[in-house]
Amino acid sequence: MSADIVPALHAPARLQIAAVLARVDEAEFATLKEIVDVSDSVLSKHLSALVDAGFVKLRKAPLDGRQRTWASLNAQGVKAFRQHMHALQDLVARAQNAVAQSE
Amino acid sequence: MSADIVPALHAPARLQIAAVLARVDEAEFATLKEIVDVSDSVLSKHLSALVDAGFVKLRKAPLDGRQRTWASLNAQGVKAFRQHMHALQDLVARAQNAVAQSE
DNA sequence: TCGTCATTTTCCATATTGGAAAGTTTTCAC
DNA sequence: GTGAAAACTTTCCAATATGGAAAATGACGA
Repeated sequence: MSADIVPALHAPARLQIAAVLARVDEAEFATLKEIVDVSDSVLSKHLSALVDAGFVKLRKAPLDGRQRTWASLNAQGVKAFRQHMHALQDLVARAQNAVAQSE
Repeated sequence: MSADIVPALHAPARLQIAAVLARVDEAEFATLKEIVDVSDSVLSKHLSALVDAGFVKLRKAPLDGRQRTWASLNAQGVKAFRQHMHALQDLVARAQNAVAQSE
């Protein structure tokens, strides 16, 4: 694959999830759902995929008497996100060179 | 698909092709194949898809007595590539903003 | 025990992407 | 001309990916 594009972070929804988790220690399921704007089932599946990829950790804890899920990026996930962003920025940089030249 | 993501450039292979073509005037089929690392048929199909999307132009010309194919991004292709990259950066930025606000 | 909330899973439908292999076109060797 | 080979292109098919709706689960609270 191109440079270091991370397949597991390739889907837009997953990129968003990772972007959020890269900045906070943890994010609630409902918060992620709002940001990514997908159905419960889809978010759940994306999170599972990220867990399977070894990037995310889920923690279930009660809040206001109800069970909620909190997601966080682990070290590997942070690394993967950085790498993926790097790969994208690399592509952008190249494109901008070409554009600059043709302008 | 979210924001201004360009479906035709969504596949990693196509993103790579576009990135390569964004920095050179033309690239040979064999060169692209090596860079993207896919089979002939797959590269051929990706290029066709990009042509159908109106982003790429193919030129066939003989080299060393054999017919070869050269691909290039047209103006629309350059624009689409930029837009796509922008959309990705935007997704990340927005996700991070959302987080910043809730902090 | 029942109902509800917060996910998870299952069920489906659709779209993508990839390779193998056969087909096409052009060129070179004989 | 005929046959072989290069350089793609198409066809055929399988495997993934996504996404939503709806049913299923598990953990409370009444």
